[in-house]
Amino acid sequence: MLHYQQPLDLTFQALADPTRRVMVERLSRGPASVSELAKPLDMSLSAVVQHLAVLEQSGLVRSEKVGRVRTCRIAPKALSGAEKWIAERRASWERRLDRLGQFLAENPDEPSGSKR
Amino acid sequence: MLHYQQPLDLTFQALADPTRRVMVERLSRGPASVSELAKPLDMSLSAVVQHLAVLEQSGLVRSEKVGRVRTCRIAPKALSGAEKWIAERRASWERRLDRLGQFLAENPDEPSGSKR
DNA sequence: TTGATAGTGAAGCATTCACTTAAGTATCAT
DNA sequence: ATGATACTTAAGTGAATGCTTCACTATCAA
Repeated sequence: MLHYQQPLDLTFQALADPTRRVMVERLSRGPASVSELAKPLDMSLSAVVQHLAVLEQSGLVRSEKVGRVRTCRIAPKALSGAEKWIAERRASWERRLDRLGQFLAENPDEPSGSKR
Repeated sequence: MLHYQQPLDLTFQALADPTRRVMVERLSRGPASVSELAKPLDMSLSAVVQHLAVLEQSGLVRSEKVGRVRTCRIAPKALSGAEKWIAERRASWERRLDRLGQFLAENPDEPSGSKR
């Protein structure tokens, strides 16, 4: 396919990794430094920084450096984008199921898998 | 890390690909055969079948074969799981921002970035 | 100034991903 | 029986991912 990477690609890709979800969970409770983010994670600081880069590129996280400490915080917008996409799909199939249910209620005879 | 793959891993990973999102969008409007799913996609049928396998493993899609045609439909549960995770994160930072806003409203003096 | 802290950057490596092509197997229509 | 349809399976390939280690640069504290 080789499209330009859409926001949703990056968002869902970022959320697909359990380490990154742990980081997002931590940040949704409040800002944290890179080291704080790394503390519960069983991997090198380098690896954490790389995950952080993925989160920043996806727009899920912003960060700024003051002195020698980089403070990270979530940027709610990207998360909302993903949530919205899912909600739209749900709306779509819920509408369809409603129509189907209504049809079946109005046409109670000859069910498709009719016995005997 | 090498964890056992959690449901959310598979769900977000599945949604990270634009081709698979197109397939999910199609299926949220109603069931479709593999060929129907493949029609708008610019790739081999094999590739589509592989994407379908990813969607099925993630639990986002179910399918059954009757005769020579495999009919696919979305399975709402996995999508709800992803939606729920996001909603929980949002709840978390919204609560925090509420507390912060309340604190600032109650302590209008000495703002942290105070001038002069 | 010396040392610890907090992070950065680059290279390397095994694995996974998103495809492709090619060769199959059922099923249905004639 | 023959051919077309609707997949299915396997093998291969190049690029992306998720790490590692090692070397490095700032910043702060004593």
